[in-house]
Amino acid sequence: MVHRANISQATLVRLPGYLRYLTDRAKEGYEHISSTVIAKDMHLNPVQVRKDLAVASRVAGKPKAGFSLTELIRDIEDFLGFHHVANAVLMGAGQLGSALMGYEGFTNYGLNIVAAFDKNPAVQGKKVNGKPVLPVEELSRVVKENHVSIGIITVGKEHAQEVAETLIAAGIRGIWNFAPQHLLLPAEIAIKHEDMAASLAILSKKLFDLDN
Amino acid sequence: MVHRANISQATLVRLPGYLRYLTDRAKEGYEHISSTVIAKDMHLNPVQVRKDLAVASRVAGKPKAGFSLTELIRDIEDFLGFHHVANAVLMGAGQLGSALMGYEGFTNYGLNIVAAFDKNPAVQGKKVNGKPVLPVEELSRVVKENHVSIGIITVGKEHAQEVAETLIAAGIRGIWNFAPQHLLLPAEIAIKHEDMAASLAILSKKLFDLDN
DNA sequence: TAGATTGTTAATCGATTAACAATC
DNA sequence: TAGATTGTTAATCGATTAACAATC
Repeated sequence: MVHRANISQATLVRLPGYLRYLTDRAKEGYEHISSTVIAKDMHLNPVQVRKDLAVASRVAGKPKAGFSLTELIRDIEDFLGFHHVANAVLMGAGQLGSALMGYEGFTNYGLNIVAAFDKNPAVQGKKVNGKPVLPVEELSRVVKENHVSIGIITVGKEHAQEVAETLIAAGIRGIWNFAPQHLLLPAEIAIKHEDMAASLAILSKKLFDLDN
Repeated sequence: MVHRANISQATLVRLPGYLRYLTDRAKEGYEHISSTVIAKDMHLNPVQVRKDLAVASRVAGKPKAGFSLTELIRDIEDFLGFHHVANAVLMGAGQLGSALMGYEGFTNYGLNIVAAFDKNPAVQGKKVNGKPVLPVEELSRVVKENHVSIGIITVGKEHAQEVAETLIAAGIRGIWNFAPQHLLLPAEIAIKHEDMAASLAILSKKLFDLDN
């Protein structure tokens, strides 16, 4: 979870990218890195890199040497809340839902999927990728007992709105929607649409720009 | 595929959102909609809505009535290239890869996954969600024969860089990376990282902002 | 007609980039 | 020392929002 307020969305979105890049360099055995090198490898502006890093870390870079990799990685992980676990439930234990239950990134990101919920009795009571699959009747109890703040929606698009309302009724305050479906929700609910169409549009534009 | 050049990334990312919302309203039987209503439901500024729509469509809104839903939907779909199919290959027919092969959104978005590639002989030659799974040896041939421009990476992060290089060697020019791994690539390759960590950070910030 | 809504121009806001003195 | 690199201030760029005449 993010703990400081004064951060632009643009910077926030870039931080996980720095983290992956820096982790890579640390694995290769480097101990320091300069903003100019980061900028070149990530196709960014070096001043932007320094400003972004300064938002997440108070560690000073050393002229000539650059920044300490381990300190930088630690501070960005702290800033992004990777060391502070948040609980989530997942709605819809289909193919995409099952894949997310086993997604190797989430544990690193501080996201813990407590349980999945599915209306199919054949999977209820079973475990998928180590996560229990339960009937929706148990949602409210699980949310309360585990202080779950995030609901992940991986049902078919025709059920997404209904499932979102069920989540809100159960006490969820943040929704991560993987269904290709617009959700009409009250303003006090945080919503992030995992937008495959938008991602594809961005990739297409990059391809187009390379040709023109 | 996107066909016009002068568009900001901010607008581009919002367009698929409009599309989902407008499609919903059309399904409900509406024929016209005003930018003020769109703005309210999507938590945006009405002027921004009008400017965004004007980028994708030349259809004029009518004072008092608003915009024609069917015309708007048609134009945005055209603009985003949903009617112009692009071919892709998918690397790694594991859980996430299999889920993407069956993702209901892609066909609507104009993305056609031609085939998947996996090193596991047990799945080679089989079909997953209707898509053939092949050995990597056939990648170059498939890319050339089908004019494939996009490669989707759903292998484990430790193989992502290597797979990206294989894709580039086969002639791919755009990469959609679902592995939580930084890729070091030449500038002439278009890359879109599907960044779960960034999405989670955005959702966390929204939750945080609601509390403060 | 009266009023809601559009499209556009101007003003504001915020993010990126350039310039540069400080420093290891 | 000389030079690469940092952190910060100022300038630029672009996106968002406000204001408002035109119009159905």
